[in-house]
Formats: sequence, C-alpha cells, structure tokens
Amino acid sequence: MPLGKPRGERADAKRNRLRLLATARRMMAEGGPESVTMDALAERAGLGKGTVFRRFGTRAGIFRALLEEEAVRFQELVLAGPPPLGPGAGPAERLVAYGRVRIGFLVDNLEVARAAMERDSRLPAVQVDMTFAHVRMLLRQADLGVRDPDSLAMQLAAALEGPLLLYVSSGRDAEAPGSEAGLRLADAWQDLVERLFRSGPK
Amino acid sequence: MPLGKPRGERADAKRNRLRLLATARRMMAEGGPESVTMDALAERAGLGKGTVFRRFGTRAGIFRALLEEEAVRFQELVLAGPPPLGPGAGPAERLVAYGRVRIGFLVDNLEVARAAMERDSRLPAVQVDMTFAHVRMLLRQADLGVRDPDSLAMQLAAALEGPLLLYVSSGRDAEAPGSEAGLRLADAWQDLVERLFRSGPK
DNA sequence: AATACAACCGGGGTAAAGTCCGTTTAGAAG
DNA sequence: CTTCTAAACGGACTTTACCCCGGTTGTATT
Repeated sequence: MPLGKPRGERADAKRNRLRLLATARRMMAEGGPESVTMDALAERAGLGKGTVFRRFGTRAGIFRALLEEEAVRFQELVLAGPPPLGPGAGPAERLVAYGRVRIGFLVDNLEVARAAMERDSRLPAVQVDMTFAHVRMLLRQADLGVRDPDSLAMQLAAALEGPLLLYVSSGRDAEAPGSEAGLRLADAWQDLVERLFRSGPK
Repeated sequence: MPLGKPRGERADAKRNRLRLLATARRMMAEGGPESVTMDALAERAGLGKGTVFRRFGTRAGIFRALLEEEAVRFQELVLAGPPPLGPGAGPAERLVAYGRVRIGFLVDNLEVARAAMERDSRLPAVQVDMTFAHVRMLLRQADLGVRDPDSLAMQLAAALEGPLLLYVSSGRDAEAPGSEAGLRLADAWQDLVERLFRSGPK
C-alpha cells in the first residue's frame, strides 16, 4: 500500500503562497513593514484576505516566512561553507565563525526580524532552534568539562539572537546604523568564545 | 529664583494611574493577560479609554509599568542586599549572584514580561539598561583583559534577559513549568561566569 | 470521464488597539 | 473668591488583525 503521497501542497496553493511572499517583499521595499497590512497585501496580490490568513496564520507569520527564506540560504552557507564555518576546523574556530556570520545575518535582516516577532513576543522558534542546535553541537564536540553543556549552549545562543540586536540597534543614537554595532558585537562574541575555550577542557 | 515646581503629576492623574494599575493586576489575576483589554480595563476602573492611553501609551505600556513596579523591589534587593549581591564580595561572586537572582525574578514574572513586549518587539529598555549597567559595572571592576568589556557585558546581559526565558519556557513540554528551566539556566550562568573569570585577568 | 472529497478561496463580520478633539478640572496666581 | 491655563478626561471614530463559512477547485480513484 504505497498510500500515494503525504498529501503535499496543492499546486494552486503553492502558486499563491509564492505570489504572496513576493508581493510582501515588494511592499516592504516600498513602504517598510508597517505598510504591509493584511488587506493591502491580499488586494495587491489579487487574492482574498482569508487566503492570506490560511497560509500564514498571523501577520507575523508572513515575516517569519520571509525570514525563513533567507535563513535557508544562511543555513546552506553554514553547513557547506569553507572550513572556518563548515567542518575542517576546531570547534572554537567554528563557533567564532558561526557567531560572526549569524550576527551579520541578523543585522542584514533587522527589519524583517523585528516584524516577525511583533505580537508574538516569543522568538521565531525555528530560528532559535537552529542557532541553539548548532552551538550545542560545537560545544559538545569541544568537550569542555561543563556540567550542563546544553544550558550553556542556550545562554550563548542568546547572545546571537534577534532581541539583543534589536535592542542594540534601537536604543542608540541614530548614527550607528546597526552594522557598526554588529561589528562590535561580533568582536565581543569572538572574545567571549576564545576566553571560554582558553579556560581549558576540564 | 525658586521657579516653583517642575509641574509635577497632578493629584487626580496619580490617583487614576494607581487605580488603573491595581485594576489591571486584579484582572490579570482573574483572567490572565489576554483578559486585560483596554476597553475592559477602562470600564472596570470607571474611567474613559482615552485616559488609559494617555497614561500608558500602548497596551504593552501597562504591563511595562506593572513590571517596573516589581523591578523596583528587585533593584533594592540587589543594591542593598547581603554581600554576595551587594558590595562586599568579589566581582565574580557578585556577578553569579546577580544572575541567579535576575533569572529568578524573570521566571517569577514571566507572564507580565511576555505581555510587556507584545507588539513592541523591542525589549523594555529600562529593564535591559539596568541589567546591562550592572553587568558592565562588575565586569569593569573585574578588569579581565578584554578588548571591549562593554560589548561583552551586552552579550552576557542577553543571557539574563526575557526573550531567552520566554523561549525556554514556551517551547518545552508543558511539564517543567519554567521554574525548573530557570534553575538549569541559573546553574549554567554560574558555570559561564566562573569559567570566564578563571581564564585569567589578562 | 465521472465522482468524491479534501483543500482552497473570498470577502463580509467582529473585536480590540489606538486616535481625535471638544469638555472638564486641578491648582497656581492675583 | 475669581480667573486662567495646562493638564486630564471621555467616548465616538478609525483602522486593522483575525474569524467564519458557504461556495469553488484541484487531485486521486474508478
């Protein structure tokens, strides 16, 4: 009993999903995230409002989807990247490299990331899970003699996640547009990790 | 030139502010944060909606105010507390103690904290500022030989702030109600700090 | 090709956040 | 006590996220 298919996404549904994402991106480029209202999005995409909600659940869901599209690229970069990132270097080096790239990614996608957690307050779980899993993996490999490496991984992941950057980039005077702040954070991350590893494997 | 007063808060305004906060707390105890709508709050407090918005700006503002009331107690505890917290111990010990207490505080106030960042996405700046400032102070005192202690402080503060806890407490199976997760985080924090300091002051 | 049904579509309806502005009042000054 | 004004008040109004459900369409099966 082959049971056919796991009931995949219907062709028309897929078409509409892509159409909506594309439209959302265009609207965002033109008028910022606030301009992407559900009504306007539906109309400009030539679809009903109900359809938009069916696909994305909430407004934040749209931005999450947008962010995830980018995250796929990011993920590939990390997994298949050259040695400081991908396999081929020590855990410390990889962790440093990963953090730097991750921070850069978030800085580049600040607006979307911010919109993605509006009205949800909880972080986009998928993203955090990815970060957490990666950090945990490297931490386990490193085999520092920590009591609870997984919780440590959680704490470290916090330093690489959206809310921190949102804070840094929102409070400060309008000058440093975020990219500079991102650089400082990346350097600090490197310091943090190196210090952590220098304290010895046991 | 005494210049009179800086035009303080009017008596009726103060009365109403307190009345609103008390009402909000009561409503939250009864029906959770979702039950605190602006209309309902205004009505139950016997005031107009405009008044509510004048005082708190946004819905999240109400929860921020609530959280801040608690935070005052917390702040006093930290500043005046017995030696592991207040002055009288080394920076490492103080940092560990502070983190543990801070995590506990947030776990105790998860619901309010979550509601306080709804629809704002940026953290309650006041809170983060406090945490950041405290960590930075202790870090400077410790005089590890870090290139940029302030950025490091930022990263560490991230491990003590709301979003992290929200994530930990929301994703996991419903069993560990958060207090257990908080304990693991607190232990991990201790590990992290101790390791960081063990890596030597230069 | 016909049938069945699950998934999708549309758009009017609801509730709640946030805005506006005319009215009222606290409290300082004369 | 009267006057004056900045601040506070109220509640109707607007906007927008989100829900509902009858009608339509894609897809698999025979």
